[in-house]
Amino acid sequence: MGRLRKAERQNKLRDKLKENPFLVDKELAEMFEVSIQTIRLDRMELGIPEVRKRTKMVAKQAYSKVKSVQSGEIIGELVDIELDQNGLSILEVTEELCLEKTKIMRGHHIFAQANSLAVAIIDTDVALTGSADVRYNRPVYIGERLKAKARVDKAKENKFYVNVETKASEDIVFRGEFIIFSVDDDPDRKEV
Amino acid sequence: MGRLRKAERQNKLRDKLKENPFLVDKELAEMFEVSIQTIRLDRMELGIPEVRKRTKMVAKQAYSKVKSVQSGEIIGELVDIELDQNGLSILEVTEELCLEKTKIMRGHHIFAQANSLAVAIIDTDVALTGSADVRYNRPVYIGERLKAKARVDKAKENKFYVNVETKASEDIVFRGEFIIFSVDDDPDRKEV
DNA sequence: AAGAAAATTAGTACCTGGTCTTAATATAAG
DNA sequence: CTTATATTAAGACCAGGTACTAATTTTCTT
Repeated sequence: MGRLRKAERQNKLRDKLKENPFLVDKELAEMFEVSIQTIRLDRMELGIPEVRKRTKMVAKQAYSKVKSVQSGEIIGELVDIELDQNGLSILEVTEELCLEKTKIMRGHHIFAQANSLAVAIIDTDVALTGSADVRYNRPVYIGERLKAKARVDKAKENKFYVNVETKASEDIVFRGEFIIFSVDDDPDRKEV
Repeated sequence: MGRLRKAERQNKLRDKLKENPFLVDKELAEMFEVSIQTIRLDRMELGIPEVRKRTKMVAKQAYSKVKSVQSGEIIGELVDIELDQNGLSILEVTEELCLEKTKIMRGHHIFAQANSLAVAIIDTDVALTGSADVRYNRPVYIGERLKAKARVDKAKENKFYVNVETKASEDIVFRGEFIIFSVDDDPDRKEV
């Protein structure tokens, strides 16, 4: 890597750790061809904690993020629900939901919040999306707070027509009509 | 918690750590009212690593997951593209894209692949989804491989009509009509 | 109840990846 | 050359363990 002077090394150090927070001081020292103590001084000056704390931060953050953002059953936070009738979900627009360049939220995340809410309000073991018809009215930016309101308009056998309206402040930014199918494989539950 | 016998304690230990992998042996010892050595023996028998390794596993897993599933610019792998004309994207259906229970892929991920492909083929700095009309034809299961094909049907000024068809093996599982707007850093763009 | 087996607890040496502190050396700037 | 800045070194200490040995307690069996 060739030896760098302090300021430049510290910048690269910050970048390296952002890219890979699991590097230990020894590895960093070898990368930058300086002593381990220099790396520690650099971390101190930059306010970067040790590898175990960094790892823990990533883990904790990701743990809750993974839960709430993607692999949890709901995208966003379910704040109110009346099964088979309506529901409300709130989602903070964070950086990772946006296009890097413009800080505009990516459309499929807005869709995901609405879709998972539409699925969640159906009182059944398994609900699948059959179709969706959606409109995006204006871009949503990082830092905004999306309130998605879902309402079941019509239910016919295992077919639910769910309307979702998503607002940022007072603007309607998104509207969707979902058709959700309930697939109930629990024989003890009353057939709908 | 009241003292339990071995087998039961080990089960609860496993559950506790699944729920919260950040607990250290000392905390566990207090919870179960046994000595720290007992906890360590239990972990050994259950093949559960120490807290730092657990933390690291959570961090690494979540780190790559967050990267690949949500924050990358494209959902799926772009294998072919002709700007403003058509494109092909491939996505492996992995566990984290599915409902835990049924191993059926969640609808918004199918949407995300199609939507991000539709956006990607538009040759502009920023492309935003204006609307979408989509149909899901059959459930997609873990292990399948989704091929999404997008085609620009019509383009009018900054408005692109993009058709996406997603197949698993030879079945069409999803179809969508997207209207995408290109936004070429126009300072006159109406304020929001 | 006695004896064996299983489970639990105790204690010690050692490990990684640090922190915190003091001090010596190297390099650059005035 | 001298001072200031940067770098390296060295040592004591810490958390949260592993690995191992050994003692003690509880439980089961005969």
